[in-house]
Amino acid sequence: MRDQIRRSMPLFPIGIVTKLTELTPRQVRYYEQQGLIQPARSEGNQRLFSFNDVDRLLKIKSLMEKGVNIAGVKEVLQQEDLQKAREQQQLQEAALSQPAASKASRSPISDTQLRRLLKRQLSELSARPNQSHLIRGELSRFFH
DNA sequence: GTTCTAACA
DNA sequence: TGTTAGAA
Repeated sequence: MRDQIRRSMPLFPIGIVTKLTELTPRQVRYYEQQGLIQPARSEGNQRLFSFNDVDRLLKIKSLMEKGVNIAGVKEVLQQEDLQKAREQQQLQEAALSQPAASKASRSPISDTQLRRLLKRQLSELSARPNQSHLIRGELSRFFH
């Protein structure tokens, strides 16, 4: 989960983001006003976007291009956030249910539990297809 | 040179 | 959503 903290690191200004996403500064700022993204701020009050923010903006763009309005995008993203939270909670619980000895070893959770979790998450993924996965994969090249 | 906020012939 | 004005 150390990857998450890196992806949420405030890195680039709006100029970079607009080139990365093909969105106008106006759009990016507007989406923030609508609560779709929450970029950090520098000392000079300038927005600093993380990889997650860019990822999110690409998702927003993708939905908008499909004809989804702000309200719709809001719902999709909110529902997705809730889903992420659940998945996280499940992983936490799975980790806590393991003996301390196992945690220190290479296998944090048992194979059966791991299979169960993966199976569940795969079904959830297929039930909610995301075109943005491709775009996100492309973008990750810049940061890895 | 960039980005920010606010406002609109 | 585009664009512009004035400030940081």
